[in-house]
Amino acid sequence: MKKLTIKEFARAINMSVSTVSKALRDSHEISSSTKQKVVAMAEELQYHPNPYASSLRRKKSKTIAVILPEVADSFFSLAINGIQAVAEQKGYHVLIYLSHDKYQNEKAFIDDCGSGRVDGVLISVSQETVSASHLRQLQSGNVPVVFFDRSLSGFETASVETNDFECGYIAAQHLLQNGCRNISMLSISGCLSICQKRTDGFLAALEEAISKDETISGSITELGDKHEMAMQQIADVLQNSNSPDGIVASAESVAIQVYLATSKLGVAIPQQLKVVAFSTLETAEILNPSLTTITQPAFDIGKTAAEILFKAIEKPQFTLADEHIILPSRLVKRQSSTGMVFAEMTLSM
Amino acid sequence: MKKLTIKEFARAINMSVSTVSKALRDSHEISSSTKQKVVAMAEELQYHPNPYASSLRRKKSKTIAVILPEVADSFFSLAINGIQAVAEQKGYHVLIYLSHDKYQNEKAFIDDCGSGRVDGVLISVSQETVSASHLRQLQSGNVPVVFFDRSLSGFETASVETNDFECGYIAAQHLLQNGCRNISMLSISGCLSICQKRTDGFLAALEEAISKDETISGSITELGDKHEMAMQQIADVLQNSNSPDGIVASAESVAIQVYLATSKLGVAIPQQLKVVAFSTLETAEILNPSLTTITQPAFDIGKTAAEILFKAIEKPQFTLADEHIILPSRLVKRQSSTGMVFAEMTLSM
DNA sequence: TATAATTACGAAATCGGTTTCGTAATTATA
DNA sequence: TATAATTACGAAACCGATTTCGTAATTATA
Repeated sequence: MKKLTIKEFARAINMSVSTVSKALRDSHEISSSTKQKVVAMAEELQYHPNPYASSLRRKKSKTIAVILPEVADSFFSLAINGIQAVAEQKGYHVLIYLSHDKYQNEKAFIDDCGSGRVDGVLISVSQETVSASHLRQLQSGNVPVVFFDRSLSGFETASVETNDFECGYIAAQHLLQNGCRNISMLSISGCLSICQKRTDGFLAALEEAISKDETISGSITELGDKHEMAMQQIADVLQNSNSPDGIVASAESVAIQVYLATSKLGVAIPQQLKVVAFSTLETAEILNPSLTTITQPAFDIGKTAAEILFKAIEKPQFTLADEHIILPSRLVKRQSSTGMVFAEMTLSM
Repeated sequence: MKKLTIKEFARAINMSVSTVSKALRDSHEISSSTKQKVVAMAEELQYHPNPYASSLRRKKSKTIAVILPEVADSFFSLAINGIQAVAEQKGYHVLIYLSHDKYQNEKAFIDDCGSGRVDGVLISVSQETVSASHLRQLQSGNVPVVFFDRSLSGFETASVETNDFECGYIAAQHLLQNGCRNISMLSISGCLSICQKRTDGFLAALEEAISKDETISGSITELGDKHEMAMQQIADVLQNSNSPDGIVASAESVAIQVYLATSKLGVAIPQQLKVVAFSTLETAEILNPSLTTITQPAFDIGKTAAEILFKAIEKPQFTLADEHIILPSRLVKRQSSTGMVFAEMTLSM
């Protein structure tokens, strides 16, 4: 079966091209009886309007772009689900671009998005991104942009994030309350706003604690991009002469590496080292030992960001810069930081 | 800055529209000096050709669709990475659709893909999908389709899968070799070809074992769609009068549920129950206890499927039906099935 | 009943590129 | 030097829909 154009289809059902087009778009100019006929015949003859011809004429693509660093991370997987749920309900299509945390990739995608390919962009910026010039370009082309999770200061648009500072604070405080005296933050990159905030929160709690008890100490380590390098850095921290008795892992990948490192080095969690991780890992509960997490509302972050984006798409005068949503994460206490071994766990070991 | 059309841009640089178009597409009709000028000015004036006008005329969308059940699963996350890597290198865009394992969703996406929106489709079919009529429609519209991971019998096109039958066999055999006498397969859906094959392999190993030793037994349970229902079914299996001493979990989600259930019920892995799971879980190594997995080459499955799809897109006479790639999974033995507790693990506990 | 307003539809312009085809200028061949 | 071939570019048709605008038929108002 060859593809039908509107012209061929109109001829086949003995109507004019414009009547068909209007009928399918539910125009008030067409009587309902004619509409029904057209819709029925379109179904029967399998006529699907060419979306690009339509996009060209209407200057709407019914498509949004999602630009994010990776999709391997469970956070981003969940966020995509949230975005997709909203897009699907709105009848929009979703293009996915992975920057792999490289600015050049991100810029190339953004530039392409300025061509009219998409009606809006959701972005979680790469680790390398410091300037917002590529985004400004988009904005001046009237393509709305919404940040989710990782935003960029110095660029005014909507953002949906979690309470990173507060959570950094809570994580540190939690470790201290559970008896840690020397806590360390393992962060993935200083450039990222979220890591900076988490670190700032961590520091705030640490300083507060030190002001009350001078025997408490702490440190911050920024891990390299490369997997092996990060692994080595973690090992160094753990084997240091004043190695920490508590660690805050600023990302899921860091937490996994810490677990692997402690296992290799024979450091016992939680006896020798307590761990809290920023993570949405589904398996946190069943890790060895179960992992205390700061769990982000990943799905809702994606969903909310998409909802805001659609508001801007549907109402061009909508001022994105006013929307700054904070969806709180929550601390889920488990064995890795509390040392508590639950009854049923004991039985099973 | 308003969006530039090719007409405006051509006038601005004092050339004809066709010269500009040809220059940007690197036509042999245009001298290299003119090309350079045009490209430089396009960069300077930020002229981006409208992709939809181009698609309309050229009848190419430079876009592929990926239709899959979920992206929460780590298998699909990795597969998307593989697909994206190939697409990006080819200069293609990737539309993602999540069927949530519902046939109706899948069909709606596929129907839309037949409109010329995409040049090709990669699909991992939903659990509910039994008929291939929606795919046939696509095929007759000359949109190439490639299955990855989950395929559909009765529809002739390329597929990239893993050795499911063999792995089902290996998983069962591994449990038996490690002393299990009553093994159970927990499968997510009988309709799925991959689960069927895994189950068939499991059965083959089981029957072979029984023929040598009649005291060996086994069973198969098909879990419901709903999370709570599956959880209850797993609990039932574990509390049954002749509950198994070995379990093969046919999917990542099942493995997680088994771990949670055993923890609740106080069943000790691996002492009372040995577990093998089909999974690409990054955290398998650090679970409590570490999980023996049949690990699929998820990234490569996505990558290979995309490569085959592009062959068909670039060469329409390419016969997809001849391509049936099997990328083997491998058994990664860990504590959950062997009972071995490694030295460093002991230290850390 | 005559006129105005409304309804239902069709012809043609349009969206922004690409491509065919024609032509002037240049280079190669006889 | 005359003719053929090649090169470099421009005018206009075209892709397949949408939308404006015009018109005939119908209904409402005076």
